[in-house]
Amino acid sequence: MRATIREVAREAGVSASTVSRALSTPDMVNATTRERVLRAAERLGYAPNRAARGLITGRTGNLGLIVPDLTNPFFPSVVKGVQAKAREADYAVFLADTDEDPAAEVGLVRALAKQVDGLILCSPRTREEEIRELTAHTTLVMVNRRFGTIPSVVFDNADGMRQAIAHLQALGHRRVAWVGGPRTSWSTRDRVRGLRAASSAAGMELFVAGHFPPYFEGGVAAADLIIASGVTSVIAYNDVMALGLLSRLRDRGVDVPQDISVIGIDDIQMSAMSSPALTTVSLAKDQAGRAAVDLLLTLLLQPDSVRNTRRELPTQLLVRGSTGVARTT
Amino acid sequence: MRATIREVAREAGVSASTVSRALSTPDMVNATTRERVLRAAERLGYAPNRAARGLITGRTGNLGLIVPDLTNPFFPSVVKGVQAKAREADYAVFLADTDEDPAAEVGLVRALAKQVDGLILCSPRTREEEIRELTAHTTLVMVNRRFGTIPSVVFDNADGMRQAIAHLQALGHRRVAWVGGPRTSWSTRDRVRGLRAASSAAGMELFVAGHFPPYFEGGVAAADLIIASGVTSVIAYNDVMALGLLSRLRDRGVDVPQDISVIGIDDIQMSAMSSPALTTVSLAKDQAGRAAVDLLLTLLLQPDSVRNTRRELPTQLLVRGSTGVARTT
DNA sequence: TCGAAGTCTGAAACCGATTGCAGTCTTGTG
DNA sequence: CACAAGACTGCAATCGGTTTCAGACTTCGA
Repeated sequence: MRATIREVAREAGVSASTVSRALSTPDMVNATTRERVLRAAERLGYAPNRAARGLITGRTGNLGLIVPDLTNPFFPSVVKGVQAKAREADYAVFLADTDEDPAAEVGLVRALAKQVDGLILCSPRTREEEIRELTAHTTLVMVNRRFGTIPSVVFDNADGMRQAIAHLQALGHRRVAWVGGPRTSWSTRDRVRGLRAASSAAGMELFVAGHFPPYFEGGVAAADLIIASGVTSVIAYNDVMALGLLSRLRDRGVDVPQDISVIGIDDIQMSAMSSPALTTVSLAKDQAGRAAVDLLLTLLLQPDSVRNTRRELPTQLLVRGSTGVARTT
Repeated sequence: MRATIREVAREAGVSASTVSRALSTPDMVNATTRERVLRAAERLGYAPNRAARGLITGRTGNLGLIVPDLTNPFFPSVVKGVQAKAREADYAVFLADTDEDPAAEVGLVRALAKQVDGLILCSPRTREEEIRELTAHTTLVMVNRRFGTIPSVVFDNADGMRQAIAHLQALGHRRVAWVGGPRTSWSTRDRVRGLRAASSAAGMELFVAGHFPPYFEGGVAAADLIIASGVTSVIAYNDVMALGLLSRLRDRGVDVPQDISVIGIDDIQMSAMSSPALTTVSLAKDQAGRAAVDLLLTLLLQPDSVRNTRRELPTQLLVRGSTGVARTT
């Protein structure tokens, strides 16, 4: 069906070796023959078989990307960034979704590892020992998590929390609650750490509501604890949960931002259209995706060059309608 | 690094052929040797190299999935369905996002075609001639579009529109507007066709507002036309646009559903949490993904079996807060 | 004019699997 | 006991490229 290198060779009146060279190492072949080969390849619509090439070179030209839940709007943005950057480098992307299941995550890494040159793990939930084990057989890059010497792309959560706290403080808030995400998530730990530092530096009281599923329902579930705690402001692990909070608070008759100010993290599309619009710590999601591919590709070229690299992306508080002056009890 | 078939062969004291057979056609080899081979393979952690296998068998074990915009919550759900079903059949999935660009779509199909056994085009925007050309070289299945004899999975839009119109009619509405999606989208044409039939059957007046980008902003942009048209109800091409409508209507001081009833299509997560919650025609998105894989895999086994197959999934109106009794002017 | 160095090109080995074919070893039957 | 049939297994070719190595042909300096 599709033309092979030998057919091109015959068409151009040269050997297969020459065709191969003309295409992959052009300066090793005479200009006129190269021209002839290229023309023949063009005529036959030739494109090298990647499987065959991969067999001998050991490289596949594919990347793998594993995310916990594509239904969370955070991830599609990252995926788009990865795609775009990968495409520029002529790599194709395998995508897998773990449904927030750490076991599935390990299984998928194992399954994909053989078919890709490298893997990007986005917000992985896998335990540290298992990650260590995986790195032995695979070149990995992580997004939204740091571990050992694995190259990673993370957001500057500490600074994001600082901005959020400064904003709340300026509005007169003295008590803030934290609604955490999955216990297995590195970023929930990193964020609460940053939040602890920022709130104590600002002399604000912090109420940690615990861990909740990173879904709309998780925010809904946390809302009543928040109300009962008596805080005037709350920061949620992500926007989806913050929207859940907003929804339940409204149902309970709690006005936002009159009674309670709400801040999310991620800046997903929908956060701008809720009512009130959600104040949120904006993350450059697609940039994270691009940076991860970048890291991975240089890692593939020079295995030791980016070992231990930790790219940190800035965060930016977006003030919208869900935060306001603290109520004076 | 990874074990090859020959190493397993040596370990088991047999030839490579036997190992191959023990793994892929177990009944062609003696039970005891098979056992010995499997044990050796186990010990060495052997897994066949898919590129090598693909080279000789001509099949890759990969599928490709192309979507217009992963940022639209409709598509992640389809993707999850595809993933899940593909994984069950031990296929890996290449994902590509075209950013709503038909040219990119064709390019991606061409690029992926060589590395997969089959492709799923989800809501493709490509012109018909080009699709025809693509089918010559690739086994395709389409979701959300019908064309020629290409196997496809679509939703029963006509029935969905009928349900929506019946609902509006029951609420006393006499005039309904349609806010269309991209001109290049088959489903926008199919839906408006169904809507025309349903509304004229019900004796309702239909105002077609035209084509808008399938984003939140598209709905925002359409809102003022809707208000000016004087209708009491509107159906949007998808939920994201309906949410945009909701947002702009509120800004303009038009109450939903008091002044205008709004219906979306898709039933994305967020449509349940808007205020008012969005009445919508619910689509089994993940089912569509699974069905597409199903179709593709049988198509690969028996190329002519499902030619011309058109799987049609039911639709279901979900009544929520954005529709109400028509205002009496 | 001859030899050395340099430039291109082709033959053949190889990557890691699958599979047609042939050979060996059982087993069953006359 | 001989022979045919059947059950296993191994050899070797093959998929479509890349790469090493050596040979052919130029070019240049002595």
